[in-house]
Amino acid sequence: MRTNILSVALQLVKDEGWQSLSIRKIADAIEYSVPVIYDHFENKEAILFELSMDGFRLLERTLEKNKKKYPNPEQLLKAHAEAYWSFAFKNPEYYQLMYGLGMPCSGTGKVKPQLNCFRDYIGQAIEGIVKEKKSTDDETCFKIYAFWSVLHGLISIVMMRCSDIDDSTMNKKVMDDTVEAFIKNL
Amino acid sequence: MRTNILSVALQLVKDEGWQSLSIRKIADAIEYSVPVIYDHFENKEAILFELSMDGFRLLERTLEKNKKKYPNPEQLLKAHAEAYWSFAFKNPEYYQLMYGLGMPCSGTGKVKPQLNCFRDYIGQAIEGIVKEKKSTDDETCFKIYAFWSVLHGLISIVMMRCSDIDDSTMNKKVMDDTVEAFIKNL
DNA sequence: AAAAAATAGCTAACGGTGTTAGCAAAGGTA
DNA sequence: TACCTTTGCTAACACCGTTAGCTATTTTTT
Repeated sequence: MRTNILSVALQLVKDEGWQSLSIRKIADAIEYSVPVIYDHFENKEAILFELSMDGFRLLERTLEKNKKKYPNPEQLLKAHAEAYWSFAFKNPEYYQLMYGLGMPCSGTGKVKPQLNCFRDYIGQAIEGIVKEKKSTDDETCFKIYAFWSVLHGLISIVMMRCSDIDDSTMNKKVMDDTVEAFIKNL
Repeated sequence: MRTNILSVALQLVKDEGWQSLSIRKIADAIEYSVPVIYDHFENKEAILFELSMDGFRLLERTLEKNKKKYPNPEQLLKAHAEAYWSFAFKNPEYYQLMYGLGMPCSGTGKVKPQLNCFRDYIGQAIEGIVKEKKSTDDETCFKIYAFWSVLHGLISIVMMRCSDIDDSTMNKKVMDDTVEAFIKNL
């Protein structure tokens, strides 16, 4: 039942967007009355929270695979960036929910730890790259945030249709180039 | 009246956030009944749209000043970045509305031209810097988006409390450093 | 088997939202 | 005086998240 509610909610979001997701629509879709939902979730936010957790888990699974596949930190970082990008555009509903794009933020505090999930993964890779170089901790920390920022920023801009580059492979190329340049200057 | 509605709405948002802004609260605040609002605005979205336009105008005014003040494109770019950053954190309500951070997107299409406002300003500065160097148009375009992305991404991350750097001057320093490094490698 | 308790599910409501139809009073114009 | 436009209102509609309280049904206990 719980699982059913979550998967139906996700499907509704994929079909009609976060804006139009409502408890009543979920109830209709699972063919139960409204209060049944509240037997399994405290409120709507709890449903959104759970879904966003699914999103973080989905992303993390790929990052974890990368970590095993790429011992070279530079290749690892590229793979992480690629994974982040393609996660965002293969699962825009998840990405929007997880990072509050164009929708009311879900967990406001509760999700906080998970929000740093990606930062931690790229942090590790970047630390691997800068290890031999003489960088202070602050510098490294800054670079991690800069790297995350450019990825998240670009994804946000493209996803919100701020970019007037229509071609999605072109947008991907912007990312690839930027990531390339960033790594070169680490 | 129209102006009054807008300013009251903005004040409500500053006090209680976008989430809790409602037509009825606006009506209460201006001490008129609800339908009066609809004599001046087609719907709630039209109010949000107008407010976001105010935001874009406010930002653009500073960028325009920068353009007159800094003939040197490198200094201009830095000033633009600084202006964008401080606009975002002095007017978080505006920034959230304009770029759909943690709230339903307002104009979804109607605002589109304005969304590129900042990109155009930094684009001009970056073109000024890159002019002497031999860069293709594509490369320049990519750099513009990369620069905008890192700024928007960092602002989003900090504003959504994804960053665990609490100190706001520290966050600012991340931006300054990143901008500095970016310009150096243009 | 009968009584009690727990469970599953529902209807109907409360207070909130955006939005609109339709009415009443006031003021200006012929 | 009669008409028309403006200004503002009340009251409703359909939707939202949420909850109180009621039926059945099933399980457990006596």
